[in-house]
Amino acid sequence: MTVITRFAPSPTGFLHIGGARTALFNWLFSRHHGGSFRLRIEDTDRKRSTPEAIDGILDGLRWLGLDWDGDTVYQSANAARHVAVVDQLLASGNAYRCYCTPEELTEMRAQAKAAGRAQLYDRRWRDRDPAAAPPDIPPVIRVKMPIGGQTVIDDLVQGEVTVANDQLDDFILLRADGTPTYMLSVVVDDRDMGISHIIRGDDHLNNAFRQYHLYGACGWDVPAFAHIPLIHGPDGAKLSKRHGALGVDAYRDMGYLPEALRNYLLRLGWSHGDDEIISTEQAVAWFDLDSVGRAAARMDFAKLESLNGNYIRQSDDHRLIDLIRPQLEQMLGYAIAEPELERLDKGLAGLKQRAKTLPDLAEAALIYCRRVPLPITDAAAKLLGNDSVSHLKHLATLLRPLTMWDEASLETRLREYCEQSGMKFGKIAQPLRAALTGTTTSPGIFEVMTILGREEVMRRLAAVTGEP
RNA sequence: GUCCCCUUCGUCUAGUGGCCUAGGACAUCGGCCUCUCACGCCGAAAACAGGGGUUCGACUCCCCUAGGGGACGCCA
Repeated sequence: MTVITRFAPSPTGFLHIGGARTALFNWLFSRHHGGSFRLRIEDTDRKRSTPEAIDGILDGLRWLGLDWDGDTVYQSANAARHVAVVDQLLASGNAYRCYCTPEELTEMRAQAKAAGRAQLYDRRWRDRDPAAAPPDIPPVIRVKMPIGGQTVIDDLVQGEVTVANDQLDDFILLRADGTPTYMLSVVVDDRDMGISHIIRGDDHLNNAFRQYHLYGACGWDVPAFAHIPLIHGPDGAKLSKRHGALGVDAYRDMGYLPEALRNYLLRLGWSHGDDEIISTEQAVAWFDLDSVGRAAARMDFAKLESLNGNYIRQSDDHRLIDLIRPQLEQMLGYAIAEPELERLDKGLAGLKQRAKTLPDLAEAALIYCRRVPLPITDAAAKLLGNDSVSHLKHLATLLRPLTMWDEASLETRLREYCEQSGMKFGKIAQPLRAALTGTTTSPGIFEVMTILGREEVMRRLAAVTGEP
């Protein structure tokens, strides 16, 4: 059997984190089985769908590296086909016209609620004589659902789920204005696209029962269902803007790498023993629906950060430089020149050990790009008292004539100096760091000195000591 | 309210009746390393929602309760 999955977002907003995970699972499942992964934009709600949202979703998927097969399907383009299916259903007696007004339905629901019953359509037009149709009310078309009995769906994630058929009402296929509803469109499109496995959020679990019977009414095979749990905010409540229902573009802007987000999302609900850092290749090889959990998971930024730090450390230096460059130049207020770029090149390996996000990295990279006089942080300024400055003056004269300017030679010379003046090494390393970087944290001081180079070190020391 | 789903450390999870003295990861707290901060390493604290069954034996199976979530639109 050829596996064909799909991601079917409605373009009423950005691609949020939950949608991204649904897309990831669909993508992984199809890739694992050598099948295809399709994208369908559910834009039948013409009022709320926007081109901006469509772009946002497409960009988000591309950034995450979730490539889809074939053309993007726009559901709105299939409206005629959806209507045609309803004509068939009408002809085969599986659907009927209902002349209830919205007001009548509201009233019906209110009564059901008051009586403690399920708020369902009571099928009052199902067997009514069409001749009784009021001439002034345009009808909606409803599908006939089975009466009595129960329906069982063997969900690939949730297991066997059973629902009594009296919980399933005759839902609307075509609105009074003749446009198809979501419930109709998904079924027809999934069928037409040959979708074999429908993997989606479990907020659709109830819908699956209705759709199941619509497939039957059309005489079609029912695809496999897999309803994955939703993602909640850190507090366990529904994800809101406040805590993570952000577009994936927001995660990109916060400095997360797409592979880190992918890894994080994968582990939210899916597991492979004790494995935590899972490459995309491994994920494709390992992914299955059996290992998807049934409980909702909470968003945990700390873990995402940790994962991100991991991937940053593994990343290629040049890729990272490209990624942080815009922010770096913005903080600097000028374009990075050749010597600075060279230093970044040499220094990135040391910098990336210390960063969890791209902004962290950009911030840390500042030390190699600033020009004298360096801005000195308050904490660094405290390390530059009179005592320290006089030591730094000595150091400048000691270091200037060094024949070899490498980590080993610098270390030897500095340690000697400390011994002679009876100081602990930290006593001189920290002021030196403050003078050379303007901050109190940086990679190893000898690494910084070699990357900066003799001239720049002298320049920065002079700027602090006031010596020429 | 009705229906459906869920419930292992703070969080993500391993666990599919005996391997569990419940494992890993993140976070937390100690310590080591050390020129700072990270990284790395070592260690600690931390959970089977509650109650009934079934069984020689339940985290694992069944039932009930509680809690959480979702769905009940001429939205998708």
